[in-house]
Amino acid sequence: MDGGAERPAKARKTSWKKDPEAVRQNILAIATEEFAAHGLSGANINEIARRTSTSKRMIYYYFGDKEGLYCAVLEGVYAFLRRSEDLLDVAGLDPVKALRRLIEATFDAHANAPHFIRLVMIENIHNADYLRKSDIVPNLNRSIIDKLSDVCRRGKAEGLFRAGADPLELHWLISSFSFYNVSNRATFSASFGTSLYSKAHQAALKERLADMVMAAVVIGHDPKSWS
Amino acid sequence: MDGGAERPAKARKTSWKKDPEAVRQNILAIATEEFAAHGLSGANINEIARRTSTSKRMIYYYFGDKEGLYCAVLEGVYAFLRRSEDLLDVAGLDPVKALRRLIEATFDAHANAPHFIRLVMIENIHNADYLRKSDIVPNLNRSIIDKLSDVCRRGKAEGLFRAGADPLELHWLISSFSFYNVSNRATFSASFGTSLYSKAHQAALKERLADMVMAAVVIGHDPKSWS
DNA sequence: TGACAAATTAACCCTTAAGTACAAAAAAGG
DNA sequence: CCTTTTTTGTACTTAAGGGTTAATTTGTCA
Repeated sequence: MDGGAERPAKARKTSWKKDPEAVRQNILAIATEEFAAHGLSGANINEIARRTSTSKRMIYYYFGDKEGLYCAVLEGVYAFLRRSEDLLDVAGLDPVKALRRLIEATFDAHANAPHFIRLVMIENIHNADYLRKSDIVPNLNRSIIDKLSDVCRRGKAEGLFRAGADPLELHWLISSFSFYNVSNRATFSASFGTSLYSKAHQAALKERLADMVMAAVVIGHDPKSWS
Repeated sequence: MDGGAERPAKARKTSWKKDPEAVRQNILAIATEEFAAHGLSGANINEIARRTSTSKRMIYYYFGDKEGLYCAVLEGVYAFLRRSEDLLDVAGLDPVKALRRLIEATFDAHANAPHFIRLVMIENIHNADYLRKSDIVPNLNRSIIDKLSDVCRRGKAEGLFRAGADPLELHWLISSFSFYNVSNRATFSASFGTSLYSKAHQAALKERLADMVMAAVVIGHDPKSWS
């Protein structure tokens, strides 16, 4: 094309190390950012490749195609959140303190995992099609439910919790505001201003939400933060 | 290209009516479905055109480009939700009943506006860029806040509500679970099953959530649904 | 009644971006 | 050394899809 005759072998990178795992991780890290930022169809493989320290060719070598890469990213962020949940130990606390701790930890975990939040949003746009395909997912959310179940059981046994407190429902509830707090920040701020998202207000909000759940679950709980 | 010689004028639709408003509405309705289903980058103009009773060219004629169409869709669904909020009148109810009514109506409104939910999710993925560009948005969420403010004011004046109850925070809270209930249904179901989404369970959930908010706001409220 | 703007039709163009082909060479391990 | 795996590099193909050009009809108003 350029010249006609066979051109001499181009100068190649003459030295490098074999490190498949590092290359994979590098691709995954960049891809996580790009998919979280732009969604599945919005993300661009060429752009992801450009930002990695490797090439587009390697992305296909390791992940097959765009969807394969997306699935790997999705599993990665779920695993990340799970690890942060596993670190939490409330078995030694009395039920009331344990519940509060679980609520606040969940709130914080969501606030500190914006990539997770965005990818779950994106996955919901796709009706969880890729999540359902994944074989590792069902077990990923096990631990938080187990912890809540244990706390509820103990709380009821000691006559501290209301009979209506259900672990799955509680998890749904705690997730709802923890998730929404991050997921809808942009539109909420656009409509109502950013006052709720100052550091101070977020801390106060967390207290109030915890108090509210406690008041619903714990018999005779006094929600100081609402007075 | 095909043949070489100038081909005779193709047969055109020889008769049609001028009806700009109907064409616009037809495009908007289909585009709302497509954007809600696939997102901004995921939606396909050709597919939208195919499903309308008009042509792709008309989409560009009326909306300029893909983003223009998306913005029109976004404003449409916000306006739709606003209308449903405006229909709600709680001025005649006592503060306690009024608050409960507002909570349940918001929960129902979200459950019945899946397109709105999905488009807000999509807009959050885009950091509310298009919402912020819109000039009609700031006023769109006014009415629900006004209603909550009025109820809070009356509740406190009558000594029924706690001093800490804040209208904006309450709106955030009520929105959070009402929104999450729809937005994250797919991933939540994939992880934990669909039990929370049966008709019966949804009704019970609504009661419990309302009770929980009431217990946080109304002094001495007894949350029967948690017992 | 004929000019003229608005509305509509039909066919097309061109960029973007996913994915492939091809070719080769260094690394690592036995 | 010989083989397999990993990496490099570039050019290419191809389909999808956003956007355009241009002609034609409708309706309105001098």
